[in-house]
Amino acid sequence: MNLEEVARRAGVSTATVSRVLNNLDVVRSATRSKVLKAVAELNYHPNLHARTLAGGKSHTIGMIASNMENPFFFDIFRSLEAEALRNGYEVVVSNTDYDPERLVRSVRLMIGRRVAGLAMVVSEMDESLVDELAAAGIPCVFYDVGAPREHISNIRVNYRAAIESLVKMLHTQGHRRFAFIGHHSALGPTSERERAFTKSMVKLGSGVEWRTVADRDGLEGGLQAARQLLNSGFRPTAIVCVNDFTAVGALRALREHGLNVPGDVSITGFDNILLSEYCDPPLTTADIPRADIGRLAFEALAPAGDRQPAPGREIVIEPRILVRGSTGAAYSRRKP
Amino acid sequence: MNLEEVARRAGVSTATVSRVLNNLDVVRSATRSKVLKAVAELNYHPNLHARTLAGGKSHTIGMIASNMENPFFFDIFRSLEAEALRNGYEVVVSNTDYDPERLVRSVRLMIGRRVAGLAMVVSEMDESLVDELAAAGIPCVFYDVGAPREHISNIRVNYRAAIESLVKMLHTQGHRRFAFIGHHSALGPTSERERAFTKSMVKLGSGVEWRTVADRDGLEGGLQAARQLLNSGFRPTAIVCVNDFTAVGALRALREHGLNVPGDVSITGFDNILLSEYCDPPLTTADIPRADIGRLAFEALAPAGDRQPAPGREIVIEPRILVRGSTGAAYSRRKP
DNA sequence: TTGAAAGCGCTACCAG
DNA sequence: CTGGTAGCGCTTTCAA
Repeated sequence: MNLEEVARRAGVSTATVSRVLNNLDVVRSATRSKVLKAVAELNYHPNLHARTLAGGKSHTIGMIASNMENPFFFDIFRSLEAEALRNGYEVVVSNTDYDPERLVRSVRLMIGRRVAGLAMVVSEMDESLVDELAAAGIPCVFYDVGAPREHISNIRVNYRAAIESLVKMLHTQGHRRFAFIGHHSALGPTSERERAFTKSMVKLGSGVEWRTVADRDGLEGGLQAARQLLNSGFRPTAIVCVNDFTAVGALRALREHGLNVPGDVSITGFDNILLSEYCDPPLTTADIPRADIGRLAFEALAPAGDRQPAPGREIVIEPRILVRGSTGAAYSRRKP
Repeated sequence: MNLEEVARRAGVSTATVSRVLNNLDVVRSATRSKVLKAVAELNYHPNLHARTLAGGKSHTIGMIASNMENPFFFDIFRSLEAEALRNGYEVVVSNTDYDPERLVRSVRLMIGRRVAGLAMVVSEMDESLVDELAAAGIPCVFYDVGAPREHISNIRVNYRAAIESLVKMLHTQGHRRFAFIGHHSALGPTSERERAFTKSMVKLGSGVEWRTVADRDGLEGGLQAARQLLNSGFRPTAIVCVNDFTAVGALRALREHGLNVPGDVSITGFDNILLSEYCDPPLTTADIPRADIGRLAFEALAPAGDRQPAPGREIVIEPRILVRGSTGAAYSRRKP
C-alpha cells in the first residue's frame, strides 16, 4: 500500500496525494476530498521511513536515559514528550541501565535514526561518544553530565548548594554522625552529589563522623547499601541519599533493623519524585523541577518557531529543599 | 555522509560496503578491512530509514502501554526489550495514559513505522483500531484486552481465580466489610478485576457488605479513591485494590485516617511490582510473571528461528497469591 | 492547481 | 568475490 495506489484510486498524481497528506494548502478542495476519500478507503498509512528519507528531516527527538525505572527519568521523558508533541515531534527513548555498552548502542541507534535532536539524561558519558555525536551534526542537550562544548547545551543542577542546605539543616538539628548512600556510576551527578556531601562533611570539621556507601540505583540498591551500612556497625543518625528512589529502599533496611524514622535516624532523598510523598514517613528532599527540564531540553534542541536550535547554552537549576517527616532532631525518639 | 562516500573512500562499490555492513560473509577479508577503515575514518552511521525502506523489513517491535509510569508496564517493556534485543530487534514504546485519542495516534504511528510486530499492553481498545491493524498486516499481541481474532494472539491473566482466592482468604480471616479500589478504564483488566470482585462478593452472600470506588491508575488515584471511600462513612476492614501501584496510594490515605494496616484494615494489591515489597507494610498481592509475558509477547510476534509469527494463540496466565504483611485477621489491632 | 520526474540512502538481484 | 543498477515510498523542484 503506497502513495501510488492512493493516487491511482483518486485519479491524481502522487505529488498531489503527498501535498494533501502534508496539508499544503495549494490543493483544490475538491481534489483534496477525492484524495482523502481514497486514503480512507484504502486504509492508507504513509511510510514514515520513506517520508523521513525523502524529506531529509526526521521529526523525532531522541532521549537516552540511564534508568527509566527511576520515576525521575520518566518524569523528564514525560515533559519532554509533551513539549515535543506540541511542536509536531515524536520522541523515542532508549534506556541504558547505566551500562556503557548500551549507551554506545543507544547513541549509534539515535544517529542511525537521524533524530532531529538528542537529550542525554545519563550519568555515564564517554568523550569519544560526544565526538561521534558532534560529527554526526545532531543537536544535543546534556543533563547533568558535563560536555562543555561549542553548540552543545547543558542543563545542570546545583547539587552542591542543595546538599549543603540539607546537611546544614541536619547538623543544626543536632546530627553528628552522617552517612551518604550513593549509587555506582562512573561520573556525573552521583559523584557530584557525593563530592558535595563529602565537602560539606569536611566543612563541618572534626565534630562529625561520616562514611559513604553505594550500590545500584533504585529500590534494591538503596536497600542493599543501607544494609551494608548498618551491618558495618557504624550508626549514623542522619542518612543523605543520592535520590528519593534509593532512599525508599533504604527506608526498608531501617525498618528491618527496627530503627524509627526520624526518631532514631533522619533520612533525606533528592529529586522529589511523587513516591517521596507516599512512603512512610514522607521524605525530606530537594525538588528538581522535571517539568522545566523537559521543556528546556526541547527548546535547546528544536526551539519553537523554527529558530535554529539554541547554541550551546548552560542552564543551571537551583533545587528547592522540602522538609517533610523523614528528618528531625537527633535522638528525638518518642518512647512508645 | 552516505554509502557512496564510504565506497569511494574505500575504493569499492556501494554494494560491497553494504555487504560488509550487513556481515554477508562473502566479502574478502582484505576488502572488508578497507571498508571498515573507511567507515571508521568517516564516522559513518548507516541511515536506518533508508535501510528499512530498501530492505522492506523493519526490525523494530512496537509496544503501546496505557501507563508507563506504573512499574508493571515498565517491567513488561523491559522483558520484551531484552528478548527483542537478543533477537536483533529494537523496541520502541508509546504511552497512552489511558487516553483513547493517544491510543489512536500511537497505533497510527506504529503502522507508519511499519513495525515488525506490535504488543498492545493497554486497557482501552477500539474495535476499529484492531481492524486498522489487521488491515495493515502487522502481527499483534494483545495483553489483557480481548481481541479474539484470527492471527491475533492474546495473553490474558486469570484475574477471576486470583481475586477469588484473595477474597476467600480475607473472608476466612473474618472480614465481612469489603471495598474494591479500581481505576477508570473503559474495558479490559480493570473491569474484569472489578467484575471478579463483585462476583466474589455476591457469592459470599448476605453476610457481607461491600462497595467499589475508582479513580485514576497510580499513586494519586489510589490515594484519592481511598479518601473518597473513607470519607463516605463506610468502614471496610478489607480493601482489595486493582493493582499494587494503586494500593500504595491507598496506604497513604489509611495512614492519614490513623488506620493501622493490617490491624484496622487489611489491603491487597495485584501484580507484585517491586514496590509492593518496599512499602510498609509490604503488600499481600498476586504475582503476575511480567518476565514471562514479555517473552511470550515477543514470541507471538517474531518467533526466534525465523518461523512465522505464531498464529493467533490464546495464552492464559495464572497469578500466584503472595501473602505478606498488609493482610491479617479482622479486628486484630494490637493495642499500643 | 496539478503532474512528471529526480532524487533521499540503502538493499538485493543479476552479471561477470 | 565484486560491481552495476533497479527499486523501496515519499518529497520536492520544475513545468505546464
